[in-house]
Amino acid sequence: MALSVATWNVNGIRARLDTVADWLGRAAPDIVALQEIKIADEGFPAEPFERLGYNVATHGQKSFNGVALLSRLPLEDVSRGLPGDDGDHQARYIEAVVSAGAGGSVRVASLYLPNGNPPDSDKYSYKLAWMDRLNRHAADLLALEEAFVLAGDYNVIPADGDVHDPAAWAGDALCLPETRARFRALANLGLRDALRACDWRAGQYTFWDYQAGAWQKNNGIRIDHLMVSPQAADRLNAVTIARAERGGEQPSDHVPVVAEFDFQGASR
DNA sequence: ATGGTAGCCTCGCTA
Repeated sequence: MALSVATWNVNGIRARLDTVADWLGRAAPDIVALQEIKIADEGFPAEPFERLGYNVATHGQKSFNGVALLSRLPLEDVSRGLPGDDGDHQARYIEAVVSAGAGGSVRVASLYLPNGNPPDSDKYSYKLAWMDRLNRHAADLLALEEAFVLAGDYNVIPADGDVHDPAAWAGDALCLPETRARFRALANLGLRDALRACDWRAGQYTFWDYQAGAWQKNNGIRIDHLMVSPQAADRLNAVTIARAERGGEQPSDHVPVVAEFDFQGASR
């Protein structure tokens, strides 16, 4: 069966409710990983999404961060928080198993990796530690030898082709060698950057700052990624960046990225 | 030219 998985940093689900519902109605993705919902679980407006046919699981907090999963198929075994640090209470990770009927199942996570700026602060050491934890968790998931997708706002610009002005961004927490090394380490475990599995063109951005006319000048960066296990990469058909959504009414500063899989037959 | 904008629900922080 065909299955589409989208990731979208919405920058506040309350402010973006109409924008997100409108896109879901048009694009009809099967599974959606949302980031920066900026609301506690009890305040999440689940009903508009349920009316559109989605099951909803959230891991939110007041004002900042917050992630969610929407799925047309049932969400099972939902787990909240990235393993590896019981003292970390920032809401940046949710994972669930989506049962795809006779086609098997696919595990999906929505993650919001720390921004890390400025690089000389404890925010950057938190980012690097968070990436180390993510890589350890990914290694644990790989041992299951199942199809899975780690989708989200990674706050990582993987390579210079993913930023409009590499020199200007070289010292940013999204670009620094220590950041990129950890992102490469995730790939070296065996995960595939879904877009790069399908398409190597430079300049395919997923974020344009609200400030300084970044969208009008196409001053973008690519930081929203779907990292997929080998079992999922084998089923990957196409990846689309919904670039037009940046130009709509009340846009997020990020646009959706959608990966399409074909899980025909049993998952290997 | 060290600006600019958006969300949250504050008198500033985060991005």
